[in-house]
Amino acid sequence: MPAYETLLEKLRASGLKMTPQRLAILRQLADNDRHPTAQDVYDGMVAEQPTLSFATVYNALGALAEAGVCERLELGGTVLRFDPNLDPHDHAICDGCGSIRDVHADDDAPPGRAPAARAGARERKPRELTGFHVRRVERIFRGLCSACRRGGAPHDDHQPGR
Amino acid sequence: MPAYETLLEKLRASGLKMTPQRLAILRQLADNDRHPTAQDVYDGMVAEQPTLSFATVYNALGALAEAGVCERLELGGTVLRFDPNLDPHDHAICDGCGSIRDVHADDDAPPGRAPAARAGARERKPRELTGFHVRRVERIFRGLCSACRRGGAPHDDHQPGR
DNA sequence: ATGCATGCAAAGAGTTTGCAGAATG
DNA sequence: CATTCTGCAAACTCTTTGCATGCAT
Repeated sequence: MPAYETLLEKLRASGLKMTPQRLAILRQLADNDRHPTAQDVYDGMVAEQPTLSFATVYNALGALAEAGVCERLELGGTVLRFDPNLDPHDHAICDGCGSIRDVHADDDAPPGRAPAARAGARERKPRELTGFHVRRVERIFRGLCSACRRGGAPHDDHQPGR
Repeated sequence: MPAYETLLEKLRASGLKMTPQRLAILRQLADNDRHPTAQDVYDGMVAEQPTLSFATVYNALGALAEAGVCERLELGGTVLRFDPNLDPHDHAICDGCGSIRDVHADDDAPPGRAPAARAGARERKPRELTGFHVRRVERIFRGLCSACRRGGAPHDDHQPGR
């Protein structure tokens, strides 16, 4: 989970301009494992910057993703989410409350996640992928988090299923 | 890739009502590995049923998915896609042309090795998933299909990237 | 200076809903 | 016959763009 300084470093290296808005976005993203939507980020900033425009946040997040400062996630639904954590990892999404959790396959899992993507970690490539150049592998675990499994009542730790 | 009869059987078993519209939807879905959007299905039907409403198709597809006749896919982008193939399988999506291909992990699984990603077939569970009840695992391979890799020009076999 | 970024507003795209009439089991 | 479904239209949500002004480099 990158700290503010790390993100700032990446922004600097990216060639994008350093504006107060963007720095504030980095602050929102730093150490944030909640996979915020553009709206979430905006909400977190608007108090400090009352003149802030949503479109600015939206566009800036897109630019940051493009520049490799954060990742743009499309985990289903119509909402984009942004993740400062660029390490390859998977996501566990709760059908009950919509919370999203990072899952690091390497943590304890055998082979590898990305057939071609990861350096040495080669997993056999399915025949159907012959000729297909894999750049990235996403994996999504869908199910119920422990809280939703117990009580019927979803907990709202993260972004609820709206 | 289920045939029409198979789908019809499932529809019958589901308790949903059998309407001409729904049967036509099943016909669109049968033996279809193109992961059509609601719009695609509608387009394929409207010639035969000129009075057809898009909302009907949209709602019906949702109902069918709910009933377990087909699967509702959210593979990124804002569009929903529907897949009659309920066998657990992954998807390879081309960044160039947007085509979506089914990938069966078992296809070529190494002889001696434990088949990694079979349906429920478990693979060692990452620590972070402790307490999380996994119901489904989606995997998406993103990259370039052979056609897009060669020519810069995307081929339009499936639904292009618009 | 020069070009990229912001802010505002409005347009797009896709999804979802309400309701009256129609068809199914 | 009671439900459930259809068709039409409109509402919603989230994303994206145009353009004039302002700021970072």
